[in-house]
Amino acid sequence: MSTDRSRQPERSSGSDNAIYQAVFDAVMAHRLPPGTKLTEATLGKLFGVSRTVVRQALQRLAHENIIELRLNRSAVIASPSVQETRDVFAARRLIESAVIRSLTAGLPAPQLAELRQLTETEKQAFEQGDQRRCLQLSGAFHLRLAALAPNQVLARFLNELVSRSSLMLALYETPGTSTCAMDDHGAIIDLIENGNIEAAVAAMEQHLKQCENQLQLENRNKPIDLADIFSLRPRS
Amino acid sequence: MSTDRSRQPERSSGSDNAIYQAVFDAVMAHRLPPGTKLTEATLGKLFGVSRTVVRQALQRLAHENIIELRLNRSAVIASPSVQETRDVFAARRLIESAVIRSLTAGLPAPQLAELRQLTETEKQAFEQGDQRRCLQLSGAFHLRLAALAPNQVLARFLNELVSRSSLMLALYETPGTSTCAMDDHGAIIDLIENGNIEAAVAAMEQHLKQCENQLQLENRNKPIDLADIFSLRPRS
DNA sequence: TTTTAAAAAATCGTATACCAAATTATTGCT
DNA sequence: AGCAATAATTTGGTATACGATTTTTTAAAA
Repeated sequence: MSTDRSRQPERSSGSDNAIYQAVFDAVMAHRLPPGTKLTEATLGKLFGVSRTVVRQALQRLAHENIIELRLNRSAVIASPSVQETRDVFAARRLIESAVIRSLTAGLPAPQLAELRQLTETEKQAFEQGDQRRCLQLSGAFHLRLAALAPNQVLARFLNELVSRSSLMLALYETPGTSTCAMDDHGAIIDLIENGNIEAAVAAMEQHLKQCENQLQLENRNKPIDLADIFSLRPRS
Repeated sequence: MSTDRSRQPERSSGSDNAIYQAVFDAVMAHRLPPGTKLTEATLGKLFGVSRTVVRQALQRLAHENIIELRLNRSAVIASPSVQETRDVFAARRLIESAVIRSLTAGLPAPQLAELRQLTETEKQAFEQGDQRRCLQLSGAFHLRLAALAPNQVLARFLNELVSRSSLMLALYETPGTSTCAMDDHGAIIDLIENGNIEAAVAAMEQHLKQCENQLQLENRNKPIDLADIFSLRPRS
């Protein structure tokens, strides 16, 4: 199962959805690294559709800042700057805190179970060492939680923020570090279930701060430093 | 001057921008009421471009919930539901509060002057009875303030929220009521300039609550009464 | 070898054309 | 006249075509 996006009708025609989903999922799973070129004709051939349809999908992806559209040049997977990364995580803290705070009435049992199920599957993926799936499921947890809150506008915003976060993880994550602390999600659900809303908010904020801190955002001017990647220093 | 959007590159190709801007501005100024049909061919002729380009603009507008795209039927200016309206205003309170709170360093003099200029022009428009321009400038104030804050992600979100708000005002505003209290904006700037951030936040939240309360959101099931709209039209 | 310039290829932007679906108008029947 | 069925028009979805721009290749000169 891919990150659930079907609940959001959003677009009238559904043909471009396949391409959109494919690129989206690939980005979420870090199979398409930032900077990768997405040629319209190539995508069209791969999916058996014309460039017109490809273009629609690309437009949507660009609007959500997942890809970058450059004039007369091929689209590329976005390479968010350090500043953008900070902004996105700040926005996530703001929105996800508000999401939890809006759950004063608590959550119905089936939804609670659904969230627990997600964390459970996530834990399994972690133990199996499937980092891609782990990341994907982590995003799904945040999205599902927001979708269960009353304010759907915030949920939609978070959609974009989560996918951008995935991109940022791909760009700035420290190579050796494992994924986010697994039980953070479980702990947050516990707090929500016990009605300890403010504690849940605090836990969420700390969780997000921790995710951001795991990124290498210091000492980086350019979105990506090639010399660093190849472990080379420019020789004179 | 239209609502400033040029600072936000956002889109690569610039051809559809004209059409996008025109619709956006018209919505902001209540010249295009909710439910208005936007025929592709018509727009294409008006702007001297082909349907391909019109389509791109419409897609963008739809993604920002300014228009609604229905399968095999003409696009229409969106008619937000009561729930959507509540959600949007709640989101605005959340985001605009955060925007102000992020201005701990204060605002440079020229930017401060720019904001004052906006409120001044707004006051003039009010005294001239130009309600459309008044509304447009009010939106511009909120957008400009957000654009001056460090977090550009929040600024972009607010872009969408403000234009949707304009739509909601068109749908739900009580007929006789005048526009939002004019000096709210000026007062907020004063508080920011004096470094009284938390007071400014409180003022903004109250301002937005007041705007929302001016709407007739009770006792309304349907988003819009079409007969009401068309009765104003002398046409056949 | 490196640099520069021109030619070739690839790729994007836009217009046009055609098909499918839906709405509107028309016709025929009761 | 009122209603139902059908024809005509409108509108949207997709594909293809062509000119414009950019990137890459090739070739020549320093």
